[in-house]
Amino acid sequence: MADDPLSTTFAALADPTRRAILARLAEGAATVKELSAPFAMSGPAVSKHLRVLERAGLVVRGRDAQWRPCTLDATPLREVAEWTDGYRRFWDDSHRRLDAYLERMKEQEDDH
Amino acid sequence: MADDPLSTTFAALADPTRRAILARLAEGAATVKELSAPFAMSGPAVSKHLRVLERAGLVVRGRDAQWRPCTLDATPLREVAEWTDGYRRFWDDSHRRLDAYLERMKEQEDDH
DNA sequence: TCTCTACCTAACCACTTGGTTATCTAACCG
DNA sequence: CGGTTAGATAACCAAGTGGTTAGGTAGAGA
Repeated sequence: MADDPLSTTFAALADPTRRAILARLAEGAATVKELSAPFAMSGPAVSKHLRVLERAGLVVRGRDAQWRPCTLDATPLREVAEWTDGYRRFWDDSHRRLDAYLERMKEQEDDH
Repeated sequence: MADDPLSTTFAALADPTRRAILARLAEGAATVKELSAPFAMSGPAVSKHLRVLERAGLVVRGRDAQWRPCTLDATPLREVAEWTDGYRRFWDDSHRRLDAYLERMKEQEDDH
């Protein structure tokens, strides 16, 4: 995996377990134990997933006695949304119609 | 890497070379040779990247004599955009204000 | 037919990933 | 103090990734 921020974010999101963790954290902070609960997977495995999310800046781990409360930080997703938006015209029908319109305008220009 | 569609798409996007290929294809179809040109990397390496993009459904490879013209198919990005949008309220200020407003409304309800 | 070009597959390499179990630290609780 | 709980780390393993070189296939063209 490349180490530029966008690649790191995309790589972190390329796993259903990690996306489920983010979905859970969207409802509020949670401990590692609480996050592991839904998964048929050992503690260390979840811990590794959290580390990937943390390195991507999507999760922040605090500390409260023996608990490590995790919170969501969605700011890296903003870049993802912006990147994806650059391709919106390739699937969004309304944008496609605008493109076609601009294309016709351009052809008219060329006819002059 | 998990094999669900969204994970496959995210994994395909987690590489700057592959995103550069998509950016190039956004300007129109291109042969494998044309796509390799900007990269200091062997042909087979680019071919592998194309296979990853193809498996993710982001690129379609046709054939025209000895050329394999590649075209962009952005439909998998729609799911990416929709998934990401579910977290927009966590970084978008306008949404954050709307959330705060709805929260106040909810508290008023609770006071009744 | 002979050659060149475009592209693919195969085999190999170093490194990463996603999981495991076993072991360690740190904090609470009796 | 001793036991329990939350969690991290280490060591290991199978599989995947991103690159390489070497060699093969298919079509264009002299």
